[in-house]
Amino acid sequence: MPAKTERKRGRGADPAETRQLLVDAAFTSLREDGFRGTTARSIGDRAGCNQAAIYYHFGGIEPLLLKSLEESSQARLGRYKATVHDTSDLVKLVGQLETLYEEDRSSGHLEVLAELVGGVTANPDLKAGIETSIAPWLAFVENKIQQATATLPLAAAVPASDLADLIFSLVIGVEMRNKLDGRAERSQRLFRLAGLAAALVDSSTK
Amino acid sequence: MPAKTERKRGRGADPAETRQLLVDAAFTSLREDGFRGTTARSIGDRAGCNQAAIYYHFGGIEPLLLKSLEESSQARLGRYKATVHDTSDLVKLVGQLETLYEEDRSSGHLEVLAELVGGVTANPDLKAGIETSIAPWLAFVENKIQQATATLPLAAAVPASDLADLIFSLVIGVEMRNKLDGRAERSQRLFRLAGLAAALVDSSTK
Amino acid sequence: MPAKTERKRGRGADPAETRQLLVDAAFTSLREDGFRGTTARSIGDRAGCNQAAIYYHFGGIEPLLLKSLEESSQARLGRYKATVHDTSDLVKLVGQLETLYEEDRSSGHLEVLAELVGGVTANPDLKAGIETSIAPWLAFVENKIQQATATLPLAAAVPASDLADLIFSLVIGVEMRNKLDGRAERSQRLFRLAGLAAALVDSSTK
Amino acid sequence: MPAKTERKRGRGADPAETRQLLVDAAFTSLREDGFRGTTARSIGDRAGCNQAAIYYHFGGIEPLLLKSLEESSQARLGRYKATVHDTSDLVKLVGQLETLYEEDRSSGHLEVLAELVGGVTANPDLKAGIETSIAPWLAFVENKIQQATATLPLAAAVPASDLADLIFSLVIGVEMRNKLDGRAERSQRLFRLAGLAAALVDSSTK
DNA sequence: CATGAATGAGTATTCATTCAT
DNA sequence: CATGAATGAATACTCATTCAT
Repeated sequence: MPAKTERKRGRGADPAETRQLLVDAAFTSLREDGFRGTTARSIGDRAGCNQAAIYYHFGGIEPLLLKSLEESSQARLGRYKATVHDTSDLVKLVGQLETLYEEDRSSGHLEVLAELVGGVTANPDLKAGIETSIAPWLAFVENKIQQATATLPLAAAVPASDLADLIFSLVIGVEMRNKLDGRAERSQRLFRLAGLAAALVDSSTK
Repeated sequence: MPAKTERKRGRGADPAETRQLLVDAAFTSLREDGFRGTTARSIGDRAGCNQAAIYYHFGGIEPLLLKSLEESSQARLGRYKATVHDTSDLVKLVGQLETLYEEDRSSGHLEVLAELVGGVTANPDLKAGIETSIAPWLAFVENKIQQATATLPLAAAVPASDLADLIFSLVIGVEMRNKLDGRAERSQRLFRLAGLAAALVDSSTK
Repeated sequence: MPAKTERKRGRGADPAETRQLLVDAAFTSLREDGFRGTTARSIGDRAGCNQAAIYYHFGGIEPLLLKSLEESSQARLGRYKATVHDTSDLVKLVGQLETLYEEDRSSGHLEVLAELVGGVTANPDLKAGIETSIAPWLAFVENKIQQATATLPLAAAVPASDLADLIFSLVIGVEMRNKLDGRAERSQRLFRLAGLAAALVDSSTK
Repeated sequence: MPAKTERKRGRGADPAETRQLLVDAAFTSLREDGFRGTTARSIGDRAGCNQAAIYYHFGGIEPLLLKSLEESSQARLGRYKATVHDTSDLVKLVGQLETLYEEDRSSGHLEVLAELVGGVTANPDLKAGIETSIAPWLAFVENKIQQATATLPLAAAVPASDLADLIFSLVIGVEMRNKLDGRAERSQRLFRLAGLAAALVDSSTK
């Protein structure tokens, strides 16, 4: 049925604001309605503007979705970069990461990421865009690992890039499984394991 | 356009065969056409029978999909149980697992699993059925871990169930990422890491 | 999904019994599931036999439905013929009719009739069969009217057939409206009106 | 095969016109194709626009059907209100009503009403909407009865609302029976009866 | 006598996308 | 700059009906 959606934004609106509204709407819709429920209409409605605006501003639904992931991804990465200081104290590092990770969860970033990763199933075109959002993360994690393990003897045998890849895969996997069984406390149990491992490595070094 | 429409099966066919044909068609379609491309039509065409047969025999698409996962899951688990012998030699164990894992990949089991896990995004009703197929796996892995770590000092601090959960999440995550970037050699690199870790633990024990 | 339906009747069953089972099942299904819900499957399930039996025994769904109406119709008409005695006491007559009418309602006969009359909307082929079941009723009512009004002066001006037609149309209309608003007490109010009219005519005669 | 597919309407069309076209198409389809034949396709084809327009403008088939009934209902009621003047001359009143009633029939209003009433059998959701269209009619008839019988002695004993209800049920019943046996002259015979009754009551009053 | 299995045709509905304004 | 209106294509599912046994 036409035009029942609250109040529309009208013609003289600020285009930049409209774009931002759409990006936010896409994020919220992914988070609350899931990938399936995120349709042109659901986004338009949430943004308070017409479905066609999506095409006008972003050229389609898929680019908008990816834009919303990218924005969230950059914001989160910014937080990580600001918070995680160089350290060779692995136990401390794990502690910092756990805090940040909880932020990721509560901000919805991880939910949205998982929703889009799952969405590849329905729309393979999302692949490239997701990879683009992921790449800086891998670089960041790899870099941190290099710093943290620089002094460790096994650093040579264990490529930081492989470790980063493993960690990132684990994050994705955990999030997908959370979606399956709703057991979000999984991450806490895993961080406890990580803490143990860190303590082990640390002690073996000193 | 994944249609084939080769030959129809006709009325006097063996129903058990029809069921199997449908299960196989669902599996193949998930693997080759992806979750999105797996429609009533794609399955019917691949099975060489009418779409309505899906509803007659399974009551709907979703139950058929889950049946096809379950069948594959059981077959694979059978292989694992037959192959992985009790051992406290972790390095050997990792070696055995790598072989089996490669089988998983080439059999399509992991692809299909990932496709369905991703599909939860589009159809949350799949959750329960996927969990059902997953449960025996978790039990199996947990059991193996207990046996393998029985003599290790840290076994007390590290719950086998958490470790199993971690491993399984990692498998899912790796598979999702493979789907994203197509870098299937990821698992080999990860098994190398696992081999190193195993060697480390083993040596620290003796 | 195939063959989950309680227990089937098997091959050596008495055909006459099967027929009756089907007729009863059709009646019950019309009454409880409505015309829409009365499918080959719903009937077969209720009768405890295969859908195909409908075609084997009756040649299709529609003939079976009509058979079930006819059976109910004849049974009811029998009751009417046995109960309504010749009388020129209109008030008494109305009283007798009200009792019988309530039987019609509680037996489900009127519900099923209304359901089929409505069903003409979906399947015009039902028309003829319904008419066939209705015809004896019209004859009966007309006959009773003739007897009851024989001595009345206006009998000549008012064709009994028209009155019968009117009464029957009213019965149908009341039943359709009951289905719309569920106000089944409508018939009681109407019988009160009929009682008043009867008293009026009676008194004007004496 | 009630398709027409003549010319499509295109994008720049007047939306109000489209809506009207759809309402009219629904009415015509109900009348000519019957409830069963009134599908999204039959309506879209008759309106010369895409089936999806039904969902865009009305949210579904059912609301459109009800809208088309409501529109026709209001138009007819307007005619009645403009034509039936207050009178205590029952004979004259019956005469006026007969004319209007014939209009109802030739306009298709009664056919469509009967088709939808029958359609409740297939789609119970129609109930509420039909009731809504019917309500003003009952009020109108009741009101007229009160005025026409104000001076009659039996007016006290006979609630106008019951009489209105009876009359309306009769109209529905007659229309359903017309659909069954196609004997549309039924209404004329009934109006003759009504005329006689009116004359009787009138004469008994003076 | 009866059935399990299979099918072809049809339906409502949803969605991403695109005009014309 | 933005939109309301419109559309084409696709999908899951249901049902009456019919074989082959």
